[in-house]
Amino acid sequence: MIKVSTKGRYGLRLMLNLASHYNSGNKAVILKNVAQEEDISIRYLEQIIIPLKIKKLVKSIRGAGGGYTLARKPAEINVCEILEALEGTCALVDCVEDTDYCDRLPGCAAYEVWREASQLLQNFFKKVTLQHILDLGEKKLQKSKEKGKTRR
Amino acid sequence: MIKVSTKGRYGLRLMLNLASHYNSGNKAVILKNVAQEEDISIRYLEQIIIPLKIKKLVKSIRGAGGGYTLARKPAEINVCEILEALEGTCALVDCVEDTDYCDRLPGCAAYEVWREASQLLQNFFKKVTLQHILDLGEKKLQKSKEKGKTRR
DNA sequence: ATTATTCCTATAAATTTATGTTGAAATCCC
DNA sequence: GGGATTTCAACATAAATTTATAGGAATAAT
Ligand code: FES
Ligand code: FES
Repeated sequence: MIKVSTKGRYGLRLMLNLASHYNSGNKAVILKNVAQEEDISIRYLEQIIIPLKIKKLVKSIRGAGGGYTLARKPAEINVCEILEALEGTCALVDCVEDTDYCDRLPGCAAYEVWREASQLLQNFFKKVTLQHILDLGEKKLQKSKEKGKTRR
Repeated sequence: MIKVSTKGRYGLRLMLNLASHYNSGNKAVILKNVAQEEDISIRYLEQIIIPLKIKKLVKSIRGAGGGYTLARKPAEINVCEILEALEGTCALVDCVEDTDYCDRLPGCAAYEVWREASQLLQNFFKKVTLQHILDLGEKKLQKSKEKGKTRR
């Protein structure tokens, strides 16, 4: 249980792809390229990007020469926003965000566990921005290069 | 994304139900009663309890007068164990536990985010035992009672 | 024997994941 | 300006997985 759905995983990778292009000129990126680079069906990406557009995390430009760009700087978009756009909330169980959802809430002890865990996760995801992840990736890449150099 | 599956939610409630009976005599509990008390289909509970039995978190006693009991004291079973029994791992994405799962791992920056988040969650769930949750529930119940008293 | 229970297998329903088809808007090029 | 092209947009459908129900066999108690 407690797996990030493919929507969430693909959504983050989509956003990271847009973010990397944002820093190098911010030209619109077409989904076809993202689909190729990330090896995800373009049709599925089209569905995933809709809620991201609605939540104003990306902007779309139609027609030839169009595509998608981040609506804000990578440093100003955090993972929590992305996940929330893709499913309305990033709580581990629905009763945490919607107190009417579960009628056994008053006596439910499990609720407290899910609530605390959700809080923990949410705080973490709020702190991590796309820029952080890009920097992390850069570092990771460099490290693996160095390792390659010293090996003989 | 990142919802606890029904298997996980029902599984924890099932275990909590067994735990509450464990402390009051540890007689075998029959699934029919759990199903009624928790309002979950008995057929579905039967399926959910199988992996819990395999992982030796519960013991079964067949035949009339049989049922299920916790295999250890509630204070010695934590939430992480339960979730792992129910789906093999409590990591947020499969690449975290199975490094062969995802062939884009070497360059994937998102991976680090999921890994850290998984670690965070796992550490939390490992610290929470069934006994902790029972105590929490007791406290919760008492609090709501007090509140009822002062209201007039 | 009869009853109560877990155990095993099959299948139905619902949801999530993925693909296909067509339409609409913007741009490019002549 | 206008047709061809490129791209997003919207809707429909298929495949896979998760969630839930059903029927009956095996086991033990009375
Ligand atoms: S699971 Fe909803 S309140 Fe317990
Ligand atoms: S999601 Fe598997 S390694 Fe990035």
